[in-house]
Amino acid sequence: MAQENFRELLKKHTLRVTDCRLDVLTLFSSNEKALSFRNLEDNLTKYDRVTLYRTLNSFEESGLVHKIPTDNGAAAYGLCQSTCSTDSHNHDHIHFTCDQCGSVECIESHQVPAVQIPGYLIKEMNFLVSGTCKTCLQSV
Amino acid sequence: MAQENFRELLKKHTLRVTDCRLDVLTLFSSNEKALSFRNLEDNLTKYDRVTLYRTLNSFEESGLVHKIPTDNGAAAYGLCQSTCSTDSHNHDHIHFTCDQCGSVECIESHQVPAVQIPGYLIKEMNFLVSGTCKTCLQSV
DNA sequence: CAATTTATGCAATTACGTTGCAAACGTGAC
DNA sequence: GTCACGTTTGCAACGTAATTGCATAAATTG
Repeated sequence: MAQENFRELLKKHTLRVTDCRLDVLTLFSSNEKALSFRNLEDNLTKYDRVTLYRTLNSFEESGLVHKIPTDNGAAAYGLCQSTCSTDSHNHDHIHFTCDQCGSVECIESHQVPAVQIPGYLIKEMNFLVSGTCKTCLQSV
Repeated sequence: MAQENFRELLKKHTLRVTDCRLDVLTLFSSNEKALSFRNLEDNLTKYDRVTLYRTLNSFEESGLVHKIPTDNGAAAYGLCQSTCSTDSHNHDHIHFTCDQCGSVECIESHQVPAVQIPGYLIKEMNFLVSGTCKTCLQSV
């Protein structure tokens, strides 16, 4: 996605267009995997940590990215599909965490199966799968 | 489960039998839901926080409890079934987090459906579901 | 009960995330 | 373009969560 599209994307979500936000979006789209806060911090050293935290938060609130809980506690963030909005999120895909390289991926090709639990009201689902990712398997 | 069974359980996992470990196991079994670190700390004030951290870690390594990641980042711990060992874990059940009371439950009645992703090696699965739990729904 | 290994408690440290505030920047109107 | 407004940024400080090192205490084995 080009720089110009990011401007549109931000405006569509009523977010101001700033250097930091454009750079964060660029980083996300240049990387097919989800990003941890650490990833952001390491790659965008020109911005303050606090600013990156706030950028992720505003992106999450606006439905630009979604938070993915992981086993180790350090959350990852994935770019949302165009079907997501501030109010309704639509990321019923599987999340894969690689034990080797630690990367987190959204497996868009695999939907999370629907579940019903008698007596419970289900609102959100998150299917976390871990093991060895494609890249790591090939590099053996 | 009685105190005597806990001694056996610990020995089976080559863990020394200590007051702290027995008390932690007692707390787990007296509570049908998963416990957060905070829960432990609040209920077992006679032990140091560091000791409780280390107890949970050794239990997790030995396959006595399993860590359940949650959306808010505060992990919960659930007692493993007897089918779990140090090497192979077997808790393919659904994990439910209640938005109201914050409790985490292992839904043993619901198995996690098997998935296969071409090119990936799958080792563990974690199905996180959130919403309103049975107890909170009834107390409205 | 003695010797050895492991667990515990305390203090200090590191890691992580948040808050308040002043300065800088983006936006829309003129 | 530039002005006024509201939002975003960077910095410093704060608060909490979790880890580490070390001396002491307790558990296991023979």
